[in-house]
Amino acid sequence: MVVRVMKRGNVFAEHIGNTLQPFGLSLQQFNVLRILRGRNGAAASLESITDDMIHSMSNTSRIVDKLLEKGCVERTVCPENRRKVNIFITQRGLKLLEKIDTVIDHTEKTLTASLSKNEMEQLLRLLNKLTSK
Amino acid sequence: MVVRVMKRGNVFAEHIGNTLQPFGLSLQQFNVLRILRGRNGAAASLESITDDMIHSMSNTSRIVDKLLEKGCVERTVCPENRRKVNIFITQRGLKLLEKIDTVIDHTEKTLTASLSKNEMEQLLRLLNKLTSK
DNA sequence: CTACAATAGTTGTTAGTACAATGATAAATA
DNA sequence: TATTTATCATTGTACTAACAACTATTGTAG
Repeated sequence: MVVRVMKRGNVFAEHIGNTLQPFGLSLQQFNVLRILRGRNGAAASLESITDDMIHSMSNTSRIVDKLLEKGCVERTVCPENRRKVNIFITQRGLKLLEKIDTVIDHTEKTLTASLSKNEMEQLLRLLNKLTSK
Repeated sequence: MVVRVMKRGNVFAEHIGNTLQPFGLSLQQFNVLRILRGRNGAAASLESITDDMIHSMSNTSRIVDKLLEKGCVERTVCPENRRKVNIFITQRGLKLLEKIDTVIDHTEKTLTASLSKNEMEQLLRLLNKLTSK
């Protein structure tokens, strides 16, 4: 079963990745952007972003680098604790996400079309029941 | 939901990867070995292996390279069609898999311990219902 | 038979990921 | 206050993966 979940996850990742490609974002860059949007303007440290991801902090750092280059995020040193950095999503980042939202929605619907609403809920419930990280 | 499956798959992959580390196999190398074992001695071309995997053929080729170095597989040119290669698992590869089997079983049980047998079946059924590749 | 296309694998390149080492600041302790 | 320890982040390195270009062999059409 473990193998099945991994395979399915990979297949999904591939499709989502393909959907993102025209927008110049990798799956993980997209994840970070969505996490930042979810903060609604609140400052996000690298650590807090990493908590929501599969990745180690070192790589999150580099993913943020890429998003910086693209002007999708800003990064400033946190004044209260100069070890931390505050990361925000920019207007440009928000705009990009908006554009992506609709196509991603479409991709996700396609990927899950074979399940009824009830089955989707079942599946979610079972996945959530698996012991987390 | 798509995101949940991907995340869960990644968490699983991480755990399985950690389990394999002491044996010097990456997750994908392990996958290839298991596929080869599943052939029960029948010749496997690169293409046929790739079909069972998430990967492109180019990377499968390199994974086989690694397994060759470790003496876990053999690779010969197919005499009927010299474009193809025949890949077999060696005794050494089979022995290694045997050793790994028990610990992997244990890891998988741990990862799925929070689900009842019935729930496991449910989950599998739902995953399989999702449109394949 | 020759030329062109299709098939099966490999290699090159670049981007992404894991893991360890390092740097910089802050907190704790002697 | 000086020293050690802990925290937050970045950088180095080696490995893995994605995508395109290339080689070799086979199939097919003129």
